[in-house]
Amino acid sequence: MSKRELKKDQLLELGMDVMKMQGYNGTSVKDIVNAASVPKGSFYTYFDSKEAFVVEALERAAQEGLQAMRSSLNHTAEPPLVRLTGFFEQKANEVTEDGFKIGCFLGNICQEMADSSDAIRLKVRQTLRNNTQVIQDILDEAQSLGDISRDANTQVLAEFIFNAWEGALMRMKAAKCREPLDAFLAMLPQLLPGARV
Amino acid sequence: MSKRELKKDQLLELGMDVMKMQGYNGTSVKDIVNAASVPKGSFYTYFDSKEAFVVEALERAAQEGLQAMRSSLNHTAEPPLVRLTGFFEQKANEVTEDGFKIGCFLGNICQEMADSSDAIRLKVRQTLRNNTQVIQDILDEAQSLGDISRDANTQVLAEFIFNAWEGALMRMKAAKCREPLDAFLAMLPQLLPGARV
DNA sequence: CAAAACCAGACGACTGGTCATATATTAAAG
DNA sequence: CTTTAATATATGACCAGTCGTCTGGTTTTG
Repeated sequence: MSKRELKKDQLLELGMDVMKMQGYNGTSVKDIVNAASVPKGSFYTYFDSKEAFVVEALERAAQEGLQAMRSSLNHTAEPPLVRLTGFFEQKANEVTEDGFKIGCFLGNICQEMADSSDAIRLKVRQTLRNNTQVIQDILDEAQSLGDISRDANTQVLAEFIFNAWEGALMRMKAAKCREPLDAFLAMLPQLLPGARV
Repeated sequence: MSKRELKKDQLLELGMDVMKMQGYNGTSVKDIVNAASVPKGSFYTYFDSKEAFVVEALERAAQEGLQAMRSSLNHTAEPPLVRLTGFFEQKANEVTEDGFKIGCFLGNICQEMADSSDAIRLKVRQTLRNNTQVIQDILDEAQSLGDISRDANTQVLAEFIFNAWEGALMRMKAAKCREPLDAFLAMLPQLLPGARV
């Protein structure tokens, strides 16, 4: 990776960290370049605009998130539903580490910007779709093994589960405690019709 | 209601409409006063700050929301679980009327500002609690009638349902379709353990 | 006519974005 | 190898405009 690509990567990673906490409109281009110790004028050699920056940042976060999700969900010998619940339990531990501050970058940006910027909205939508698909894949696997009812609509189920998770993350930010996540984890088994985990 | 109180009310109502779509940081004090046709200089005779404005706006929206919720949930002769599902169906129709733009004001502000402002966070938290309590009340009623299992933890269940609904609203904003809400509505009956609706 | 309410305009700080200049890189010429 | 010229990249000062907030003269009110 070239020096320039490295700088751009730092800009994305460190700038995103700031934006996770302060939101899109609450984070200035100056905040971003300061976080990465890059001169202000250089920002626009890496990105066409602040909007283009956040789209790339979302893409980056999405790739990392998908990879973590897939590896957590697919690389163990356990039954699919055990892996699914395990994934959310692990994720719950992760997101509560930083004092309940961030929740989900995707969700934060979605709520703030989906109405204002189509470019951002479309990237968010695509990412949410990809994440949901991973959950659906594992539900399909569980269904083919007979671990959940044949009648279950795995697409609807996957979307519901993922959205419920996002809702729990949002509430966690307001409540500043993991109770919402625990409520989600407590209800998860019941969502899997006919589950025999 | 005095002329002044009327103006303040317009400021809250019309300013909130703008903020619903553009977010907190995306909405300037100028936007707010313009929406209500109030001179800019007057804003600070009504509110100590922009932050104080949004806290009052949240309070106002919360009161309206709670009232609508209670009347929809309590003022019919139907069984409690029918009223609960009916409430969400009705709400789903309402929020899809405006081209999937707003979702939930509370949720939007929560994601954007919970980390940045404690005053806003606490008001959001209190409002979410109140809303959850209304759902729990009706679940308790259903439980006492034997409509859902005695074993169900209605507090956890109510929180889960409400958060899942918020998550569905959030996703609706990104997807610009009511599919997330329909997935929620489709799964809702299954959440009510032992329901015989 | 004093007190309170009102509000135009201004405050300094900051916004996203641009651009002339400075620095770095490359290539050709000696 | 230098030296130099040409090209590409980097950057801090700067732009016009907006931000939330405040002041101080004007109008309204009791």
